Amino acid sequence: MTPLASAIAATIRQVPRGRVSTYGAVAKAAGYPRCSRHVSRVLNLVRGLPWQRILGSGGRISLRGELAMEQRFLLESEGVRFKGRQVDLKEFEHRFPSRAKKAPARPVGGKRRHTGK
DNA sequence: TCCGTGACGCGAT
DNA sequence: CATCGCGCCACGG
Repeated sequence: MTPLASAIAATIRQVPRGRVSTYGAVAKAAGYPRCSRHVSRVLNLVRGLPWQRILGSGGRISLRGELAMEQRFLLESEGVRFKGRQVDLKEFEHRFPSRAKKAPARPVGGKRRHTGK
């Protein structure tokens, strides 16, 4: 298990029942911003994680087909309500305690990503 | 070592 | 709203 994977897995395990989070938020909280794609990898790799609590940006389900149905069912079972196709993050997104110490999400200087194209 | 691969994210079409 | 394009980045072949 790489440190990135265990950090992400540990972060996901912090999301309580009845709450959700997003790939980007998990990656950032784990100390690896911009690694949202790896979150999905970890979900597939590590067993026993509350995978259904991880959604795409905006609170949308990223899975397709029956898995998407199952995810929605599981979330509603634990009290998460949907607004159409998505979860109202304002209400259900889990706030990770800010990691003031280790793994500074934003070291210093620039954040040059120039979005989109 | 290079290359394809994502349960991603976001602006532009 | 549906799609596309591009950045992102660890992994496995």
